[in-house]
Amino acid sequence: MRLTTKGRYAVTAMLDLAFHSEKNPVTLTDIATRQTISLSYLEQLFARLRKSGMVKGVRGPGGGYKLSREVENINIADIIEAVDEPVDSTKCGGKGDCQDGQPCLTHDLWMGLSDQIRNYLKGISLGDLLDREEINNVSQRQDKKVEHVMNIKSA
Amino acid sequence: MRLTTKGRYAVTAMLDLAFHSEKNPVTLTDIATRQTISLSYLEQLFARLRKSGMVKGVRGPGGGYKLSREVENINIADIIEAVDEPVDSTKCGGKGDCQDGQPCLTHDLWMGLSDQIRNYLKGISLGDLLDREEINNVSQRQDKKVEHVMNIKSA
DNA sequence: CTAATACTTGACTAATTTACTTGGTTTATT
DNA sequence: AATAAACCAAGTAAATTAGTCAAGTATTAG
Repeated sequence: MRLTTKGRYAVTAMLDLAFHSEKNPVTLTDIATRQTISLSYLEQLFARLRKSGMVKGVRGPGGGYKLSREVENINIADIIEAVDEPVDSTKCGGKGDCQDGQPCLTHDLWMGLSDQIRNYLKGISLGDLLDREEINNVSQRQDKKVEHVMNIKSA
Repeated sequence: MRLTTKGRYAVTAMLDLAFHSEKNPVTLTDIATRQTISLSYLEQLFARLRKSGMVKGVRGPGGGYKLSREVENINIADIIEAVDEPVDSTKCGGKGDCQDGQPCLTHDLWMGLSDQIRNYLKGISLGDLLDREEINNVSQRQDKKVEHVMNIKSA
């Protein structure tokens, strides 16, 4: 399990998607604009997310991307692993014959730790983040937007 | 908080150090040999670890590196952050003025998640890993070594 | 004191990954 | 048919990683 900006982009994009795809599919152009990620980079990320079955592409005008599962059933670990290259962190190909009788301390250690982090992130769903974000930040913004619209109407 | 091979190298090296520095300082050459990491790369990593005060270099013949705290008081998050470049994950420098009124969803989201992972890793000490490793893997090896010695003696 | 050992510093390099660009092709809606 | 979108492929610049090289400085055993 690695944790890089690439994974962050993916999680952010998925959160944006979850947040905006209540009814209609969301275009990558929209996500790109909102999250300031290049469109083609998003395309690459979503190609992987699609291959691992978390999103569905809808072609043609009015199309875009939809989540293929409920937000509660998409976890952060899956998103990150979908876009990450799997890394062989061993030097001996997992056979444990690296060195003079001290086989793969690296491997044993990091795999264990890595598993713990993975499990931890598996326990956090897109829905969890959505709730958290919604309450803490975005809802305030949306309230302001609504206010703004009401001001225009009443003016 | 990022999680890369660089951090893994650092954690592994620190664990190796913890494991071998009961009495005498451990040379980077030894760690490099045992863990198959290049010496000069280790030097770079340990320069950072020293600057953040987790290890102490002992010069001269018989010198090497020692932990400057008890293994219980060195946590994984600190090790990783010592060797990692700090990354500004925002595009607006943390001011929240990225985009058309949608300020830094990326930042809010990832910082929160990142903090959780950091806290999680802060809760795991070098001592914890040491115990775990010792019980799960190394002890078996040691047992075999003892067996081996006994076989030789009885032969 | 001096030689061996070991850390220090800095510059440099190859490989890899990241993030992005360009230029297409399909597909489905209007 | 025109358009808007996903989908695809190749290439690229910048950043990071991992490692190399070389010329130091500090320490201490002998």
